[in-house]
Amino acid sequence: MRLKSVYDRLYSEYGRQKWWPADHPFEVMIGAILTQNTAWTNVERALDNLKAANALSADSIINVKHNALAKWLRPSGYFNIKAQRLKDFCTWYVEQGAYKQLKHKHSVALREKLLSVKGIGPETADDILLYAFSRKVFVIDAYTRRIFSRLGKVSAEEKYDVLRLMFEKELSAETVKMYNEYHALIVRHGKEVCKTRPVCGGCCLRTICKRQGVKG
DNA sequence: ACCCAGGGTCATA
DNA sequence: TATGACCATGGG
Repeated sequence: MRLKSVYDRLYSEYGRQKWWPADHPFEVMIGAILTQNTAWTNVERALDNLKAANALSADSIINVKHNALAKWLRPSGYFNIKAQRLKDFCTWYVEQGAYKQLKHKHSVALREKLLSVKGIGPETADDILLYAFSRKVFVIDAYTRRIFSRLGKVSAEEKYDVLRLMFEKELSAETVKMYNEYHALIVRHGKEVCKTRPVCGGCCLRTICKRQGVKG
């Protein structure tokens, strides 16, 4: 089973996903932090609060008081931790010279820089690399583990970078646009039909899925 | 009432 | 290295 053939099936089923929903790269970065273990609909409310307060900028987030920021972030959950993470990230972002400077860095170096910021782990860093900086990095998330372990392609417990490198090696001939679309399709499929609780089966991947009728 | 969501950090063994 | 606790809102 090829990763490209799974992509083709998902694309045929769902079409273009138009990710990441944001007006600017900076909004992608903030959304990537806010969506950690949180439903996107809740993140949208927090982003709307920031926009309504004219506070969706690095300078605003750095200068506003913690309690005010946390209040805007409340719908996205973990609001105290996320307020601190946004402040830490924005401080680093301004120190680094913002998008203008960061965009010149090589992907490997930029990834290491992002990972050095407290509150940014592998998946958030890769969301930012792919969707804010258009780098050819494959994002591994819970849906990726679930879907491809059901297909018999990987172990769901495999380490993040092992999975990422496996995907990037097999998809080395593809484009950034394809990586963008693939991850979005994985999330779409995961949310829509490959959830944890219902039994697996009957979807557009049925003819290559080894776990028809299996839970988990 | 319970489970989960577009994770990550920290303490402990 | 590898578990577990913790963070917290909103929808199903």
